[in-house]
Amino acid sequence: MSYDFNTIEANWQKYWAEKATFNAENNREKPKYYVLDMFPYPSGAGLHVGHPLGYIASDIYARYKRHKGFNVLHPQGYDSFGLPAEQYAIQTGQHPAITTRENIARYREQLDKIGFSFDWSREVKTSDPKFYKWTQWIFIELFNSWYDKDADKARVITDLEAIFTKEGNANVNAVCDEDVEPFTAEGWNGFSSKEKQEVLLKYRLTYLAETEVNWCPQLGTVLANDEIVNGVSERGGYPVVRKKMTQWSMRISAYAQRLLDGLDTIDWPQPLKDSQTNWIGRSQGASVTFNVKDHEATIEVFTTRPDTIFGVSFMTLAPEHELVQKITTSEQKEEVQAYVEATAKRSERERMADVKTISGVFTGAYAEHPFTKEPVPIWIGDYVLAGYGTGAVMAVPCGDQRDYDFAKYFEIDIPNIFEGVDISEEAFADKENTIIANSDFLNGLSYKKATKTAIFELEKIGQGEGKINYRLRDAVFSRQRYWGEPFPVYYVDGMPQMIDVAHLPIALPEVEKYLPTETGEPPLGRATVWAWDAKNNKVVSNDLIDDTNVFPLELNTMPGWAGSSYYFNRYMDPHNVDEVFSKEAINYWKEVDLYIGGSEHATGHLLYARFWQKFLFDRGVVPVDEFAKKLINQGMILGTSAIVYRISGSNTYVSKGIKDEYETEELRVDVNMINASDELIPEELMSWQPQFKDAEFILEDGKFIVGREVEKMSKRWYNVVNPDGICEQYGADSLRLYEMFLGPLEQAKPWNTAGITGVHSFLKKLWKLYHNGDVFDVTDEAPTKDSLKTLHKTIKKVEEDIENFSFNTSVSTFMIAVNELTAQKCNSRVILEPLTILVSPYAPHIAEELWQKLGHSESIATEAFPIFEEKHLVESTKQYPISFNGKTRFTLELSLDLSKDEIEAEVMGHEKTKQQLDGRTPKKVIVVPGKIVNVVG
RNA sequence: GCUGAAGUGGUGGAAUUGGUAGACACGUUGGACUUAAAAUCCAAUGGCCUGUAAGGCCGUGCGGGUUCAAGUCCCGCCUUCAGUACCA
Repeated sequence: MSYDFNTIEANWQKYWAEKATFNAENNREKPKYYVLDMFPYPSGAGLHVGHPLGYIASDIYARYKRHKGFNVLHPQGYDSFGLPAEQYAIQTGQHPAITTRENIARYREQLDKIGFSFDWSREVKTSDPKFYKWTQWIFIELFNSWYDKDADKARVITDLEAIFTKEGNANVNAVCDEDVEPFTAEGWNGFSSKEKQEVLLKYRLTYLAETEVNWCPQLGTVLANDEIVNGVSERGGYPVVRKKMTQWSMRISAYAQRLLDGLDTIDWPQPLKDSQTNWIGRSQGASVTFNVKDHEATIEVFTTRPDTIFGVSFMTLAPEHELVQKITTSEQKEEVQAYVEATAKRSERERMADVKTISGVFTGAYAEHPFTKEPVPIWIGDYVLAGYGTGAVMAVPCGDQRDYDFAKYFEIDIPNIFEGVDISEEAFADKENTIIANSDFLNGLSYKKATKTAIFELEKIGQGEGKINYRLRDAVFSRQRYWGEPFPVYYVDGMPQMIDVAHLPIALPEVEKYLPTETGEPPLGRATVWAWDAKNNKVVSNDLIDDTNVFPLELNTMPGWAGSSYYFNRYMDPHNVDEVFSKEAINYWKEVDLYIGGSEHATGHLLYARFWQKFLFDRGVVPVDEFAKKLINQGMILGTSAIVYRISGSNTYVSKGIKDEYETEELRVDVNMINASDELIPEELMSWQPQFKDAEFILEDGKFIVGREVEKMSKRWYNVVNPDGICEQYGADSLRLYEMFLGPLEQAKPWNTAGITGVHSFLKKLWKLYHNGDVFDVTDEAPTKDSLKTLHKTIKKVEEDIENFSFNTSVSTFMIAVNELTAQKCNSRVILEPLTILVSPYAPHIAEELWQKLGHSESIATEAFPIFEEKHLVESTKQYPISFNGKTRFTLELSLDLSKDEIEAEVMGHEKTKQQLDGRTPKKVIVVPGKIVNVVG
C-alpha cells in the first residue's frame, strides 16, 4: 500500500474528533499556553488557500507546545455578525441567521479537512445570544463606569454619585464631556432624577452624544468614510450629507496614554505598534486661550510650539467652528457664508485630495494677543480640521509651512521671531536649531527653554497651560443595522436605562424587512415586538408602550468590533451561564500567549480589544491589562492569475511567446486549468465558458502558454484556489507543508499550486523510508554515525525554526533529512521515531499513522517528548575550541558528541581543510556542522 | 510628505546574523524505466571566457567606505510594497 493520504487523513480526523483529542482542560499540573487565531467572519464564498495560512502556523506552534509539555488552549470560533449576511438578507429576504448558519457549516467542513488541532468544544459565535449576552453585559459595565484620572483607572459610577452627593464635582478629576458645569453637593442633591442622569451621562465610559455622520437619505443609512466616493455613495451613487445623530460612543480617549504605554510591555510587530502609536497620535504642547475683541468669546487653540507665541500674526478657524457665525462681521457675512457652504458640500476625501489649493476667508473679527494685546485677525480656512484639537489654530507663518503659505497667499504679515534665519522663501520649522528673537521675555532662548517659559507665563495670566493632545477620538458605537448585537437599553423620558443582567440576553427581534424604516429609523424600528416591560422584565409588543411600565427599546445595534473585543477571554470558559467566565478559568489561562492574524486589524480590532481589556482589568474582571503577549501578523497569500491573449476582434488566442506579433487584448482565465509550466490545454479552456467554445489557438512549439500576474486572490480574477481541492488531490499534510514552505510567515507571497509537488513527494519519500514495498519496515539496529548526525542536525534546526516562527526553512530541513536518510538506507527506529515527532506538528496525519505503526497506542498529537525538552540522545551541538600548531585556535561546531581527538581527526581528515591549511598558519578556522567554512591566517 | 518593511538566479525563497552566496523547492534540459504516457529515479542548471575539462573572471538595486573577510555593518542615492496623511 503506497502513501494513501486520503484514507489516512480521514481516519485520523475521525479519531481526533471522537476522542476529543484536543479538548483543553483547566489543568494545573502543566504550564498553560494559549494559542489563538483571529476568528473568521464566515463569508458565503468559503475559504481559499490564503485563509488557513495563519491557522496552519498557529496549529504547528500549538502542536509543538503540546510536545513540549504544555497544556495548550487552541480554540476557534466565528465573528458572525456582519454586513454581508445583512445585505444578502436585504436582497433575498433570507434571515441573516440562516445565511450565517449555512456559511459556518461550510467553513467548519473546510477547516476540518485541514486537520487543525482546535478545541471545538469551546467554539464561540458572536451572533449567538448565549455569547452576546456577555457583550451586552460588558456594555452595561462600561455604562456603569467613569474614568478617574487621579487613580488613573475606571471606577464604578456609584462612587462618583457618592462624591457628588458629598462634595459636588469641584474635586473630581475625570475624563468627561467638555461641557460639564460645576456644581456643589447642594446643587447635585437639588437636581431632579433626569438632571442627575444627564450629568452622569457626561462621565460614563459609554455615553450618548450628538455625532456627525455621513447620512445617505436615499439608502436610509449611515455610511463609513470609505463607502463614499466623490461625495456620493459608492453603492447607487446617491448624495451624502453630514448629519448629526444621537449615537452611543465609547470613551476610548480616556485610555489613550495607557494604550500607548502598554505597547512597551507586549511583543507585537514594530510596524503594528507604530501604526497604533500614530493612530493614538500623542502630541505635547500647550493650549492657549485668545480673547475675541468686541465679543464675549474666547478661542482656545492647541499648539506644539508655544515658544513661537510672539510670531502669531493671524488665527484660523475650521469653517465648521461654532464661533464662526457669532464673530463674523456684517461686511464679511456673505463671503464667509458662501465659503462655509462650499466646504460643507465637499467630502472629506475631496478636501484631502487637493491639499495644495489655498483657500480661506477673513471673518472681519480680531482676537487679542495674550501678551502684546495686539489685534490678531481671525480667518477661516479648510486647512484647519474641525475634528482635530480645538478646530482652531494660532498661525505662526514664520514657523509653520502651511501658515506661511496661507499668509503669503492672502498677504498677511510674516513676522520673523528666529535669530539669524532667512524666512523670505519658506518657513523655518527646525526646532533643534531655534533661537527665539523679537519675543519679549523669550528672546535668546532655545526651543525647549522658550516652550517652558511661555507655558509658565501663560499659566500666570490664566490664558493657557501645558497640554497633551491625542488624535485618538472616542469611538462611535451605534450602527443603524439589523445584524448586530442589540443594546440592553430602553428609554424612560428620553434617558437611557440599562436592563438588569438577570434578564439578558436581549435577543434580536424579528423584522419583516432588513432595511431602515421610511422615517429613517434603523431596521429595528420595523420590529413590532420591541418594547421593554420594566415591571415584568421582558420584551413585549410595541403596542403596550405606556411610558409608565412599558418603554421603547434602543433601535441601533452594536458595531462589528463589539464581540471581537473580548472573545479571547470567553474561550476560557465558554459555556458559563452565570458569569462571562469564572475567576478560576481566567486566573488559570490569564491571557493569550500567541495571537496570529492579519495586520489590517491594527487600528481597529486590536486597539478596541486592548481598550476593553484595560477596562475589564480596572474593574477587576481580568487579571492582566494586555490580552495578548505576543502577536504575529501573517502575510497575505496572493493569487497568480493566468492571462490569455486574444487577437483583437477575433476569437483566436495566441500563445504568450508570440503574442507581440499580433494586436491582442488580455483576458483572465481560471488559474486551475494551468499546469506547472504555464501551459493551458486548449480543450479545457473551450469547455470552461461558452465564449471559448469555438475558440481557435495559435500555439508555440506545440504548446499554448499563458501569461501570469500576481494580484489579490479574488473571484473576479479567476485566480482563487480552494483548499478542499488541494486536500483531495495532494492531502492536507501536503497543503500544510506547502503553505509553510511558500515563504516567511509574515511576508506576502504568491500562491502557485504547481509547486506543491515538491512537498508532496517529500511525504511520499518519508512514507517510503518506513516501508519496503507495502510492508512496514523499521529495524531496531543501531544507527550509523552519519544517520545520528542527520538526526541531530535536524532536531536542532527544527527546534530553532519553530521558536523563531521560520516554518518555511524547517520544511526544507525535513526534506534534506529524508533525502540523507534514504541515501544512508537508514531504517533504524532510533532515528525514525524522533523524526516522526519532529514532523508531526507540520504533517500530523502521516505522523499519527507512522506513530501507530511504530507500535504506540497513544496519539502522537498530545504527548510530550523529551527531544523537545532537552537534547537527551546526544548533546547535539557544541562549540569546540581546538589548539593548532601550538598557539593558534579554531572552533568547531559539530552535531555529534565527539571527543577532542575525534574532532581533530575529523577536521584533519577533511580534504578541503587540508587544502585550506596547506602552507599557512591560521589564526582561526570556522567550522559548522559537516563543513569547513573559512580559514583565516 | 511622514512612518515602516523590503530589493539575492527563469520563479518562490535559503544563508549558522560578519565567514565557501544561491540551501530546499518549482521550472527547464538530458538520461534511466516504459509500446507510450503518468508516476518514479539519476544528472546538469547564476552569468561570462576557454573546443572540452582543469581553470579563470564577474556576480546579492546603484555609488562610496570599514574589514583578512560584507547579501549582512556605516554613509549617500534609486526603486517597490504597506500604513498614514493639511495633526497645528
